Amino acid sequence: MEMARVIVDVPSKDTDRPFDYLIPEELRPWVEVGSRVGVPFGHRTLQGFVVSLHPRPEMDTAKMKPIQEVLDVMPPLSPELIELGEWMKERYACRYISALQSMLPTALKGKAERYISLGDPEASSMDESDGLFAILPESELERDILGFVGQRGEVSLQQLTRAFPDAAAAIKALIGRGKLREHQQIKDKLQKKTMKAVELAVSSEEARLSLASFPTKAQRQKEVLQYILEMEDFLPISQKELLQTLGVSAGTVKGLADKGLITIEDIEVFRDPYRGRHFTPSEPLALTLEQQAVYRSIVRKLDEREHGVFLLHGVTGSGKTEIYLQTIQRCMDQDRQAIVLVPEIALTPQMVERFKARFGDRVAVMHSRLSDGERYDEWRKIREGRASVVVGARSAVFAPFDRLGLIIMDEEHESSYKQEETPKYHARDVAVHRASMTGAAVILGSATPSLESYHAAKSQSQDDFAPQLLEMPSRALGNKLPEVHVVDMREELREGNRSMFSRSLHTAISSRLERGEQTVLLLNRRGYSTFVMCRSCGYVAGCPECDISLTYHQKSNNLRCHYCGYAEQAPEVCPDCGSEHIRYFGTGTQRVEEELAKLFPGIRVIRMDVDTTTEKGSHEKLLKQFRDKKGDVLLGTQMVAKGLDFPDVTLVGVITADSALNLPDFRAAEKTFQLLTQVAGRAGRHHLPGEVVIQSYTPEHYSIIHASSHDYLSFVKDELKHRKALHYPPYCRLILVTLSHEQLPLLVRTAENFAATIKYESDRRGWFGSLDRFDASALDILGPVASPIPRLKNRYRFQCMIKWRGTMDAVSLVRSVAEKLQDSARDSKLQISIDVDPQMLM
DNA sequence: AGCACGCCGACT
DNA sequence: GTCGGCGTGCTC
Repeated sequence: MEMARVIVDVPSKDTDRPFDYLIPEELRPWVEVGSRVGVPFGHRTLQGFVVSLHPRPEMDTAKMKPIQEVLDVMPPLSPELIELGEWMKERYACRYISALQSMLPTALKGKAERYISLGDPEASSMDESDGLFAILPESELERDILGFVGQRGEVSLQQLTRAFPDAAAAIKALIGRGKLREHQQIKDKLQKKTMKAVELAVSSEEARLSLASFPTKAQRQKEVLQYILEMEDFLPISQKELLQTLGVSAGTVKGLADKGLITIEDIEVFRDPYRGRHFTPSEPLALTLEQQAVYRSIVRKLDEREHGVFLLHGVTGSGKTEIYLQTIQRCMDQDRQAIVLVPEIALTPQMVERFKARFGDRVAVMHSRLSDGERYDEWRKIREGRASVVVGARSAVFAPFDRLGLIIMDEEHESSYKQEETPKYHARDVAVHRASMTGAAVILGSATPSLESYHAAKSQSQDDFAPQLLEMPSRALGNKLPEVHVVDMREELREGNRSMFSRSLHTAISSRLERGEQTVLLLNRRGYSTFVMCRSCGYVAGCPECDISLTYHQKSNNLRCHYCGYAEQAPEVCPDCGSEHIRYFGTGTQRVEEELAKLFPGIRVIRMDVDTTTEKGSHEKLLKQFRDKKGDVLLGTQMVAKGLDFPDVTLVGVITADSALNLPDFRAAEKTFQLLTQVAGRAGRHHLPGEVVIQSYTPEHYSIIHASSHDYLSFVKDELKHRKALHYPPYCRLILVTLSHEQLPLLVRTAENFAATIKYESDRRGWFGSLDRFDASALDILGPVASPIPRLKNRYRFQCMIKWRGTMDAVSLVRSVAEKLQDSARDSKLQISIDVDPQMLM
């Protein structure tokens, strides 16, 4: 094996393939599939990943360059993850390098740093083309530069340009004449965190002996050494702590090192975001009969060490988490590892605590609130085998375990499992595929499974994944699901109540206040945004580059574009008509909070929304306040609906249940049903019975009716009817293609061309152009139409929706047509984005 | 993505 | 006459 195929870190079409490199003899032991390497590429050095190893070919090695360096002791990727990356690039039509990069913490995104050292002093005279320059004496500047470099041996180009600003030309000339040499090296974005650690350099006996003969003027050093000897059993110790405890200076400690009695070394420390927090250990709970049946099914599969997917449909409070914990335990007993995926907003300390309490420091945690450094350290904890369980959001599906036995995806219906940036992968699909590669089991858990998963489980179709359905219809503690009242807000209005609180919700809140119980209020904010409108002329503040309305941010008192980041001062008067009647609309939680204060004087409201939870740890702080009963009401958006478990919450109110129902999204009903069911599950989870009040303007809608009777099956039945009639998932799959360009007419032509080509190629392959026949391979293309955001960052956007069904590879057709189009549109300003199985249609 | 190579306008 | 514009093409 003397040659490696490397995917280099250049996300472009032309470089989206492996490049061949020779492996120098001295690097051979370090180069493996999955290694991160620095390779010469063109005239620079790039980071890349080894995807395969090969014997050196007989010929054609002429243009092959050698790998320059191996960047890690342990390859950050494994052959398994490389293979998963290959699958991802096909499935999601993304670049190979994007797929690989998405598996790693950003700390490992290295970039080349340029270093300068002295070249051959004779070199210049050898160069005949520059002969004239060679005999010319160097300029003063050049001599200074050479002196600067010569003194230091090697400097980074950055340092050099800092020392000699505006000397770029001179440096370049010196390199050109061989007087200076340049080389590039990959430098990680992040350094490992280290600390100065003190250790004895001699045996403790010798150290003790030396104490006797210490010079009297080195009393401080003597003290330090005595202290170190006292701490003998805990060495090495941190220099910082040593200095603090004894009140000595670093020089004193260094004196000891100079005497050869101790050593001071930089050792690596691991950042632990949960350091210093205590977790009360927990024991496995006794399982109910229902739980036992489910547990046995999963364990059977685990014991066979074979791949299998389970869809665990359990009502809120049915004890899914205990199933997770016990199956993980089984998996660990087999010396295998487990991944627990949780939606980002449900990844609360409460959630993490349950896993830490059961499995202690064998648990690694990964979520977006960690700093790059913390995430890198948690990642290494997994890679180096110091953790066997990871609890994390979407990207934790790529946890670098080598003996994966189980992947659990909690709340599997959550749309946040779909990544909205390239690579636009769905963690559920990645999980199922990764598990099938490694013989691991998958548990998809939810009280309201996605229609895709549920339908797949019911139909057991072959071309899809076919999970085994496991049901847990009762609550583990035996308490009943809460009573749900639906209030018709139109009726309220007719009877003169113009408040956002219906009379029954008002009464319900009052009684909780009297009884000292707690209330959770949900404002379903999807479909609203905080925009600025003039009530005199109707002017709405919009982004000058994106054709969408600007969002008002109270904290900074400015208007921002949610999409491109454009910001401007919030106006005092209408910029159009000068009226002062310009108002901030739709803010939601703030307005609800104000109204609550008016209706219930003295009420303590804890508001949780983007404004109050941006700071690190604030989310957690607010929840703790609520748990400590420092608030009567927890008011918030989506984030109050997820997995929270407070014993004294007996009332859940939904301010407007149907605000999302009118959105042009075929999943609107499903999302509404899921949200209502989730939030209703927050009430009465313990000894106190719960009550739920749902306010709605369309109480007759099936998603609201079925949510109020906790009837998932009826909802699925109704919803599937709609999906089937309108040809939507799970009865077909979707690919959303968005084309964008600065010039509208050109874009429209290109988009039409794209749609026509797809249609033509699809026909040519014998696929039906309509989805009406359910037994055939079919592909239908809708559009092009203007995107829901018709202009973004000064680029117009058109989209095509492809609906398809069958065993053929529609993704690769779309990809190849898109690529051809991009080639022929020789102006590279055309952008085409492909979203396979999109979640967001707007 | 960079970065160099290569063919046409405003300047000492 | 040259410096330099950024259009096209390549990177093992």
